[in-house]
Amino acid sequence: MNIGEIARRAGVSRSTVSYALSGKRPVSKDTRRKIQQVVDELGYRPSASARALANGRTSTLGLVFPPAGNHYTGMQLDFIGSVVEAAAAYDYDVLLSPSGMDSDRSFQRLLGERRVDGAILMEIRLEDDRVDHLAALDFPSVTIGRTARPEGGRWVALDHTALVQACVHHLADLGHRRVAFVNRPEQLLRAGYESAHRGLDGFTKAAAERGLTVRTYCCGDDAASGQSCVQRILHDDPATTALVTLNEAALGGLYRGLAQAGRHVPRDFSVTGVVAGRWAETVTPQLTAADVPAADMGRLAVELLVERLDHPDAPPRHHLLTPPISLRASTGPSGATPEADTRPGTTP
Amino acid sequence: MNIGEIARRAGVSRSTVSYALSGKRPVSKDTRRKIQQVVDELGYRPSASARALANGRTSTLGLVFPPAGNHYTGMQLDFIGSVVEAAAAYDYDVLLSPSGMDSDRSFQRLLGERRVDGAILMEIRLEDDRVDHLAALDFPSVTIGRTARPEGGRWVALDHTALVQACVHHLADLGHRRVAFVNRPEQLLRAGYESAHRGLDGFTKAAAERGLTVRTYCCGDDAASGQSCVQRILHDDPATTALVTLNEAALGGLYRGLAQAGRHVPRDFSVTGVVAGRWAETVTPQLTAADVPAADMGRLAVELLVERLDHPDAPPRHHLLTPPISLRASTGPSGATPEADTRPGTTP
DNA sequence: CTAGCTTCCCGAACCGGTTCGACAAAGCGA
DNA sequence: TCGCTTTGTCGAACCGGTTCGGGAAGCTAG
Repeated sequence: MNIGEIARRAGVSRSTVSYALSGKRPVSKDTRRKIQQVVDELGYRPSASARALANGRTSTLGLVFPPAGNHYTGMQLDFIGSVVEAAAAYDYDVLLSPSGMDSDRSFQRLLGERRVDGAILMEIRLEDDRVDHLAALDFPSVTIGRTARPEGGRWVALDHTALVQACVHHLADLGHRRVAFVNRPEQLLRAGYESAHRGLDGFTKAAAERGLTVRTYCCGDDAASGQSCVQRILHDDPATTALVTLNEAALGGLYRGLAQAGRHVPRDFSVTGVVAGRWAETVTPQLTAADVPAADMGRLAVELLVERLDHPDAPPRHHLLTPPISLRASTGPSGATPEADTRPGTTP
Repeated sequence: MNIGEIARRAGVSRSTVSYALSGKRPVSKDTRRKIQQVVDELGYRPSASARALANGRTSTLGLVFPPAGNHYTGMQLDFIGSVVEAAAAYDYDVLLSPSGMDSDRSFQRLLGERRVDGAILMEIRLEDDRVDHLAALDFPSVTIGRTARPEGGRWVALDHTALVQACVHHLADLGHRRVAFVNRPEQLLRAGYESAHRGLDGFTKAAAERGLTVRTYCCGDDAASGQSCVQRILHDDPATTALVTLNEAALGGLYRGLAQAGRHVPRDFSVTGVVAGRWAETVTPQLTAADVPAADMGRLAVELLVERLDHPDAPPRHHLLTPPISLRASTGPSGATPEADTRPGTTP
């Protein structure tokens, strides 16, 4: 079922079959019809490997995602799904690459062995040697998140600073004066993960602006860590009345910790943060949060990468997203007043 | 940076370089060292496309997963992660393929264009034309879940029938007499999805054995659907005291619906089902459930597939998993008794 | 009738590896 | 010293496509 077989059965040369199928040179109506007939009859499809070898493009995008050691969050799942879908629309496949401890090995596979035409990097750091490496090679890539110096790169990122600031302002507007920040795990913060750092920056900045009394915490990516984190918070300052979190995976644990401490959300304690919308709605009360548009981000990332592949000279673009805070049911005015039960407003 | 370049710089022929690197024929110590030196110096890595073309193997596995339309569940995410990791251990990459409405198109890409050496299929149905198709072609594949006639196939599956039965027995043992079943969406049930069908079978069978009064429901894969599903349950039979669910994504909504109806879990109402452990622990109270070992399943699936690829004649194997129910905090004796608050037991 | 242009197709080279058969040099026993 | 095996390397063919240059046939214009 190779191109030679088709050529023979159609009584033409291999090159004619190739041109007939690709349309890169005109082929007479009759010949084309004959070839198409044989192709349909045998269900012939050109081999991806052979084509990739011949024209130097694999029609595959690499998606470099964090290793399973870090628990995955729902946001990442939505993201992966939308990347695959968007890539399919442009006729690209998606190759998954774990960027584990041994990030070199998988990088070598993707780039060294030329398995992909371009790559999308998730979970990047402010100083990210992978990004530098790709830039040095001029290898087509898009990052989800931005490094400390994102100029000249292609990326789509959340403005974590602004989002967390907005969360803090929202709480301050409701009268909260003692607020905690629940960050990603300490290990990630120390490693320089972008969201953890910029989120923290936004938090301290906004807290200073509003003159709030604050404490910041790192928290493992799971429910148990969230639960114990709340214990720490209430132990350190029992007068705390609200928290802001970036830690989607710990959210359930945070709620449990509060319930266990006898704090009712939102009457006694307000919770908000940056979380994918679909997951913000699974907890009770539903979380007032800046909804991470994971699906949009995946789609945009693919668009940027395809643009780079099709037009290597196009100037790099990027998208800095600042989704609004969706008011749901997890925040309320500080201090238990009778009005605490009337919600300030809700978006459907 | 191709093999010819290496050969020239090392002063040998291309074939010698190939043999030196693959070790498929002996090469003298000196020559090997010289070649290795040049390779290291230039950072040479053989092209995956060329190699794939030459030896007919792509070193890539296809992972056919459900389209984003159906919301992803946490279980699927863990699964994808473990597949990628296990595949890497065997030196395989993983190519994602959405099996959307247009399942033919992506199938054609994977098989027709020979992009992958084998495939893992998720979310299969009792009568699944994709499985039949692959079997007819004798294409190496492993399914997650089993069709109505799984003999002779390679698969790793949960024994949904037994798991749901165990859940029902657990509830019956606690004295519950009126129990509801919350299934996956109706659309999936009608399409013949395996888990939905076998789970339902197990439920009705066990309910009959214990003489329970039951009702079964289909429920969308999101929190809002879960919430309204509980409303339907309590409307249809307000005396219902427990439910069993397969629907991980609706879990948060189920809890919310119960809270809203004033039923306290587990004092007034017990909840259990089949859910990945990590997600069972994010809700409060933590869910007593048969923990889906998603990561193990991914690893096992890869093992089966690699075994098939390495030994085409090996007899097909499979794994039918029946994880035990982890007792957590969401089930309790029926009827509000003082002892309702003392938990029957907990596994760490 | 022939020069000049299209139109349509063919053959050959190439992409970058793998693999097979052959052959020269070296080793060894008779 | 001759014949035989062993060891190490090479050249060529092949995998299945794409692409380029060129040539035959058909048509038009001079």
